[in-house]
Amino acid sequence: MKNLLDVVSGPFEPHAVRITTRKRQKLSLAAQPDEVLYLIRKGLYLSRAPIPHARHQVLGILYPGDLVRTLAVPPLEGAEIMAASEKGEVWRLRWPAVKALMDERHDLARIVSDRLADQAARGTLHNAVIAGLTGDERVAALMVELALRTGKETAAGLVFEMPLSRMDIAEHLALNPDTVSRIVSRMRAKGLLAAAGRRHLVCPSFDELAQSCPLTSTIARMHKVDRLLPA
Amino acid sequence: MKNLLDVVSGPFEPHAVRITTRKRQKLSLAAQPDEVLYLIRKGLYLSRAPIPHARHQVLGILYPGDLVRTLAVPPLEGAEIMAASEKGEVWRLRWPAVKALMDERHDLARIVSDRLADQAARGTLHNAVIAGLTGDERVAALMVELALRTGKETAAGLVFEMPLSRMDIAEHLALNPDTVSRIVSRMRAKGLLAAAGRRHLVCPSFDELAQSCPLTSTIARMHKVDRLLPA
DNA sequence: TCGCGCGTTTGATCGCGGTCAAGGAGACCT
DNA sequence: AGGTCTCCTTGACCGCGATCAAACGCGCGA
Repeated sequence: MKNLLDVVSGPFEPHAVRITTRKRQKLSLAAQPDEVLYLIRKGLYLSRAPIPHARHQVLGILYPGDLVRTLAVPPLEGAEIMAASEKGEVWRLRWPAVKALMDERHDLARIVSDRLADQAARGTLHNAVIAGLTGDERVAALMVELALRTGKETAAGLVFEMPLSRMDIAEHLALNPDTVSRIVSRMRAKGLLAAAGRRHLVCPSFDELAQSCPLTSTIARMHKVDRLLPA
Repeated sequence: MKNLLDVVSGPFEPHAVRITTRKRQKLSLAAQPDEVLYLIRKGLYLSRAPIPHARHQVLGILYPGDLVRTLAVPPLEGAEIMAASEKGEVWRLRWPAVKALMDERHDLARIVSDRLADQAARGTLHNAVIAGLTGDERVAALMVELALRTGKETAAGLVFEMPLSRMDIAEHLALNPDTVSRIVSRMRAKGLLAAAGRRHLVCPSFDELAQSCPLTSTIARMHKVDRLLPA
């Protein structure tokens, strides 16, 4: 069965430059002579940008299958993609090559377009999270998202990856690192979460976690990954 | 000379349902049998959604030439497009018709895709505004945006439309209406802004306004409307 | 002209989350 | 083992913006 990632990978493969990354490695999003398209293949990445006279912002979390097109990122000086996972893989394509491919294969054009639309929707949803929810609810929203994306059922509950440092989380949720730490401690105390090794968390009861974020149902609909597969 | 709006309007025209709107009139974004595409023709619109147990959020401001595709809006119960200007015009198209058109005309597919990418970038930028700036800076950012979009030079300074109520602004900037009122009063006191009739503001010195928002240069680059015209 | 209603303004007070600072827990190197 | 570096935790305090409440202004219809 083909998954979301394979669908785009096939046609791109002959034109892609493969890049493997280690944690915190950065790829520049500065304007290039040709527009560039990145395809996330493995691992989680963060798209980030500095704000003048302030801290960096994490503009979005990128998952395998996601596409990053330079034009769809605002022209912020110093924008970049940063690897969050220990090991990751990205493919880089020059946009003219992508265009040529899409002119040959309409289905590909449509898939790329749909993927970008979906990511735009995720961005908008994140907007609503930041704008409308309290600190506790924002953190819960992030945990729900990662649990849905990377979670695996075990006897102890749902185990999921947490490749983001406290600072990363803070930059993503528009909080500050100390506050994030406090909120996570509080969630641990309530039994909503527990540590599971360096880079994983366990959620003993997903339902309880889900209830601490008003937008859970929408987040769930957006992060059921296979929604968008062509028939 | 063709502008951004005409470029998409031509091919869509025979398939579009024209809708003229009065202030505060709403168009539903609820999932339809077929996906839907709206093209903004005249006036300013807000895309909005309610947050469970909280106030509505304004997810974005839509300008003439903007496209709204259902798939690019997160599945929030009660999402809608609301007319902000006194009079406006929108075209509605069924997505299957748009797809068919794009299969015939590759340049159209590319233009639609680029427009949506650009709007995604604006969304991301707005994210950075909400997440990284203080209340005063956010309001300044909005004023800069509207001044660039709708402003006209006069003897008294740059006159621009302000079709948003205090409440709309608050919902857009993740502030509360009282705070917005206070901030705007403060800006008036400093001479950054002045009223110019019911629905317009004057900005005596755009440079001073620009300096009160750290992201002005990026906002300016994003809202120079004709950036994206095909050659 | 008056009365009504809605949006706005402004003051007083509160509380969430930011800031600053000290201390702790690992990872890694020598 | 000791040292150092980075990240995390926790406490004490502060300030921006939220909340509540009262008054104001303006449009609109009777």
